[in-house]
Amino acid sequence: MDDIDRALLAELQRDAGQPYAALGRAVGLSAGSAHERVRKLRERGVIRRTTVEVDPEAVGRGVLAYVMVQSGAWMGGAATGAALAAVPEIEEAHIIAGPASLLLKIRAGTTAGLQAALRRVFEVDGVTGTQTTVVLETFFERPVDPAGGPGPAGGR
Amino acid sequence: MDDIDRALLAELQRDAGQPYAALGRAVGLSAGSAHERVRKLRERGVIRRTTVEVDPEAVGRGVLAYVMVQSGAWMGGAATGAALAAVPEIEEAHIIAGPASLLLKIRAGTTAGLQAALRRVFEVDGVTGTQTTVVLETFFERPVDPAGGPGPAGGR
DNA sequence: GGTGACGGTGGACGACATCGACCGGGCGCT
DNA sequence: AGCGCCCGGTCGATGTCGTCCACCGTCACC
Repeated sequence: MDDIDRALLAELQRDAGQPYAALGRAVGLSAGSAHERVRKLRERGVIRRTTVEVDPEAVGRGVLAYVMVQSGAWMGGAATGAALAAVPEIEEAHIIAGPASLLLKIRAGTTAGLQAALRRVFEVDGVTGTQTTVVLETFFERPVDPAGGPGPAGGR
Repeated sequence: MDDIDRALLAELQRDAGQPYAALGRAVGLSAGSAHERVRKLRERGVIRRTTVEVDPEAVGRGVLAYVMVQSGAWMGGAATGAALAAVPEIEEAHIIAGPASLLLKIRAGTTAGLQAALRRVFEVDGVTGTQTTVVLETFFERPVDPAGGPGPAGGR
């Protein structure tokens, strides 16, 4: 995990479809070496998968909201995760520190759809309340910055 | 934007690297047709880009937090967006309805790094306060569900 | 009922990923 | 300090895949 790996990650985040020759050129390596590096990044799990970024608006998911969930029981079990995963509108689910137990990111088509998703959240065992924050406008949503955090931290 | 397009999007989100022949098989089309559909989805902007999902832990971004930002002025201007985008730890920035003005998603390497990022947020014009929620554990983070929202809504 | 346009199929060509052999530098061992 | 091993990079060859084109069927609109 050196600077070249980080540059490769940045390039791949920008465009994962470009040929390995171009990738190599961008980081000062041959196509073969670039390929080998990327293979190892995948193997180590640094690259989880190559995917496609979809416009939420275009697939009828134009309403974005964050929901704080209060609960009367410990919600860290796998059952809770599975119950939340079963709601397709929920894009992220986190256990948080603070007065609430859970933080959800929900994308629905309309406010009515948002309401329906919230109803399903209430049906999850242990949930006692929710507090919803609706997003009016998004400045940006971007991938993880691969340019290291503290020092040469992170992977192995 | 029919069911086949949605199936294509789901397949591409799962693995954008698979050959078009496999893609076509998955949705009951020939490789050429699948290619043409995907090309149009890109052209219409439904597919924004093909990218790579990076493990945040592996690149030294193991600390995740959400930050509500209070402000003394309207923060919807492009200048605010640019100032926030200049902080690499900020992964998302939204304008929200409610007592706070902004919601940020921040990924740092350590709690010290989180503190440093918060300091930079405070230096943005108009910011008067922050309220940070630290994530303890993430159940899941997944891509947008392309299986439509309300009805046949969304794109054109 | 005719006609035009759109979407799908199959095949041909060229580009690209993928693999192997060779080479150079760095490090540890003796 | 010399020697040999190992990791990583370059170059070249082969097979696969993306990409384009011409043909055909279908549907909708006149």
